[in-house]
Amino acid sequence: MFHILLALSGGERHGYAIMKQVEADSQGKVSMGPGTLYGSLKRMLDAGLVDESDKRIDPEMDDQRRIYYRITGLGAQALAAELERYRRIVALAQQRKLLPRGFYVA
Amino acid sequence: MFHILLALSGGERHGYAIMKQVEADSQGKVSMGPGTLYGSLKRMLDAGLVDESDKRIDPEMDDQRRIYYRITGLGAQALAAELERYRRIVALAQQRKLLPRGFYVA
DNA sequence: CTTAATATATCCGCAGCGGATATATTACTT
DNA sequence: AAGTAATATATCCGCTGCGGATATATTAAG
Repeated sequence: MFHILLALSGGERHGYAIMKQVEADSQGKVSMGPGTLYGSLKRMLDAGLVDESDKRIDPEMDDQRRIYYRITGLGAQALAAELERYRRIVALAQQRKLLPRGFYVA
Repeated sequence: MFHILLALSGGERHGYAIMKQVEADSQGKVSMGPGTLYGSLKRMLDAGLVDESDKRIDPEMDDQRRIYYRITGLGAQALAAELERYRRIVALAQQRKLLPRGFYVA
């Protein structure tokens, strides 16, 4: 669910594109099969984390079977909360020297 | 499992102490009940991620029922891999402006 | 023209989580 | 001294969500 939300944070995407995005986001480490994807999407639709989008990008060229999904406000909130949880864990791990600290100078 | 590994990364701990550590590490957001804890520990022992420790810290004062758990090399590897996965996700989220970028100057 | 990639969908096993419950000990309070 | 709360380990079991298998059709490529 988290990976789907992350994939959708960059804009609307249809199922197959979400799969590819998840794989790209994780450097191929997370490969999401159709079972996980469409099962999760169904649950997420019910939970109001994502919406089906009406608009079809380029209806001529587009595969008509495509169903585009969009992250909702609630979905964005859930994603932000989860990302913050991740951030805290990374910060904690850096404090404990379990992860090297990144350098960034503005 | 991840939270247990993280809790044990600071040194050996008995079950109840792990629960408390997990709660502390997550600012009370993750509360791990005995079902999750001891069930996970059993699986992790089987998987070789943790070991039971023989030594009892302060045998006089100590509750004799206490069983101390220690992270193994394999467990440390799994934790490191998972933390690295987290770090990458946080970095990605920062690139996409989903998370504010932290400042750190050496 | 045929093969691979794209695209959506369902089914079902099952691992792992999580609340409930049990039980005993230790520490604290009055 | 008694009683209450916190400490400590353990098992049971329901159920959610993941994940491989399978199915099917379309589009792109060579």
